[in-house]
This record gives sequence, C-alpha cells and structure tokens, in this order.
Amino acid sequence: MTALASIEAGLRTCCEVFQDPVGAPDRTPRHTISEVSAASGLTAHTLRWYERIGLLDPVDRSASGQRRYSDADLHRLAFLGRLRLTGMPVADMLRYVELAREGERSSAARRELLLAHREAVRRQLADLHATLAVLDHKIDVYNGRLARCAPSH
Amino acid sequence: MTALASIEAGLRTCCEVFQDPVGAPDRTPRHTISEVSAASGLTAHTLRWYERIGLLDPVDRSASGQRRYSDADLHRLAFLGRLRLTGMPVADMLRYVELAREGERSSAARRELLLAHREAVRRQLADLHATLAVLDHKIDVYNGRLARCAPSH
DNA sequence: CACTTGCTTCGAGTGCACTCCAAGGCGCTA
DNA sequence: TAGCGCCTTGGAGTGCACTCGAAGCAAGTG
Repeated sequence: MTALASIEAGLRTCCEVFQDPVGAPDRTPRHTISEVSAASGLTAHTLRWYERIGLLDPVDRSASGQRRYSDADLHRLAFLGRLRLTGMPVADMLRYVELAREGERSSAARRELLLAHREAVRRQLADLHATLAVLDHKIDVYNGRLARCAPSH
Repeated sequence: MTALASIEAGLRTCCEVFQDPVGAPDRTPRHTISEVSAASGLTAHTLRWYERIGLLDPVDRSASGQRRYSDADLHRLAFLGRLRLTGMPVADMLRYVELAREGERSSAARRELLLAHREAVRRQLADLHATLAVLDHKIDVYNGRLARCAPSH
C-alpha cells in the first residue's frame, strides 16, 4: 500500500503517526523505511541498526524483502526517540525493550528504569534553566544593556 | 598557598569560586589541578587536555612547574562547563574562546554564538518537557493509577 | 632516607552512536 | 529493455570527547 493509498483509505500517514502516537496502534505493515526515516529524523542506516541490535523487533517485509513498518513500530520508535533525545544511552533503551518483551512480570523493573530516567531528565532541566539564565545575562551584556560585572569572557 | 592558608587569609576556596563565579576574579595562581578537578568534576587529564587544545589559556606554574589555576581560570571553566553540560560541542566552545581572545572587536560574533546556543538550549528544554510528560504518564500507568490506552511498551 | 602522593609529558586507546561502503536485487516508468 | 531510485546485507570506518598508560620528577611525611 502506497502512502497515497493510505490517505485515500483514511489511514494516517507515517509522519502523523510518529508525531502523535496515540490510540491503539495497528500492526499492518505499510510504511517504507524511507518514510519512517523522514518522519523520525533517523537515517535508514540507523533504523536498520536499531533493528539489528534489538531495539526494534524484526520488522515485517514486503514480498521482495523490503521492510514495511507498522504503526506499532512507529509508536515504539517515537517513544525510543524521546528517550534518546533526552540522553538515555542506547544500552538502557535496549534493556527497557528487552524487559518489555518479557511481558507483565517485568513491569516493576521497567517502572524503575523510567523513574531513574525521569530523575535524569529533571536534572537536565535544572542544568538547562541555570545555563539559560547565564546566557540571558551574557547576551544582555553583549547587547550593551547591562554593565559587565565580570571581565575576561 | 595551600587551600587551608587561603581560607585563613579569607579567600574563597576553589570549590566555592567554581560553584558561584561572581565578582571580579583575581588572577593570583593558587589552585592545584586536583582542587580544580574536585571542584569542576573534570578529571586532571581533561583539564590538561582543555588547556592543550586552547580552551584554557596556558595556566600559571609553580616553581616546580605544576599548574596553579587562578579564580579567573575557574570562572572561565565554570562557564565552559555550563556550555558543555548543555550540549555545546567542544569545537564551538573553542571558537568562542578564540573570539574572546581577539577582544572587543569580536563581541558581535560572540553574541551570535551565544544566541545560537540559547536557541539550542530552548529546544532541549522543550524536548525535555515533552518527554517528562510522557514519562509521567507511563509511570502513572505502571503505578496502576491509570488504565493503559496504548499497549506494547 | 624511604615512601607516598601528586604532578609532568606525549601519544595511544576507549566507548558511544552512529555512518558509510560495496556489491547486488527489485520494480516502476519511458 | 534501459535507466532510475530505493532497497538489501555484513562489516568496516568515523567523529567526538574524553581517558589512560608509561616513565619520570618533586614535595611533603614518619
């Protein structure tokens, strides 16, 4: 099914699903690797690499062996992308995914992992806010609106 | 001058200066590399490397050739540390420092660099906030307080 | 004096996360 | 049927930011 056919059938495009991954994702394989690449910002190389190392479950293939990603794949990818973007190492993402494959009995461990990452995210927020204040101040100085109170940089 | 002597003389310790780099920094060389390492969280190796690549001006030496960092060095290091912590590449930090060495006539370029980084910081803040919301939601689900509305991860 | 601790240098090594390459196949359009 | 773009694979390469090792010197302590 082409992207155009998807639209005509009332299905959401790859980009839409990736950017707003809500609702029960279906597992129909319909997105090509280049569509997913464009939607996610990851290169096709990286998408294949994610699959190779186990971050993504083996993706469905077309009759000719090409990858076709489902909405469920996009949902996972969107979540993983968030984790990655906020500094979670790939090794930790992998651990999370492997726990998820174990099903319900690993939910406590998964929760721990997310709690730890939430703390990391909060620390980063604090660092960024503090730096933003410093930058604002320095930029004000460069704008000449404030006397500089510390020389040298 | 030892750290103890500095305290007795009413001078701020290396750690204090690094964590709260305000006021006009003096250029008296008095902090050892291990003090600076402890205060900054950077290893001695990394401090020497920063100097080698030009991020820090050549640091003063004791009679026996050991590095003695001034408060001014700590101020710069604290600022560079903020840039680094918020994702500025070392190459950009270097560019900023080299501009600063050119003096007043490069202030417009320095301002541009800081403006660009401020935008990058703001983007990161947006990403982190969005991710925090997702994490909060998922953690609520794991806590059993909410029905999960999307399966699989 | 011996010992420990910490410092010096240069250059090589590490870990992470991609990123790319070479060689070849599929299928659509002209 | 030729061309084109996109796809496949395993493995090798890249860039960044450290990080460490080896060999040796100097200051401080029991």
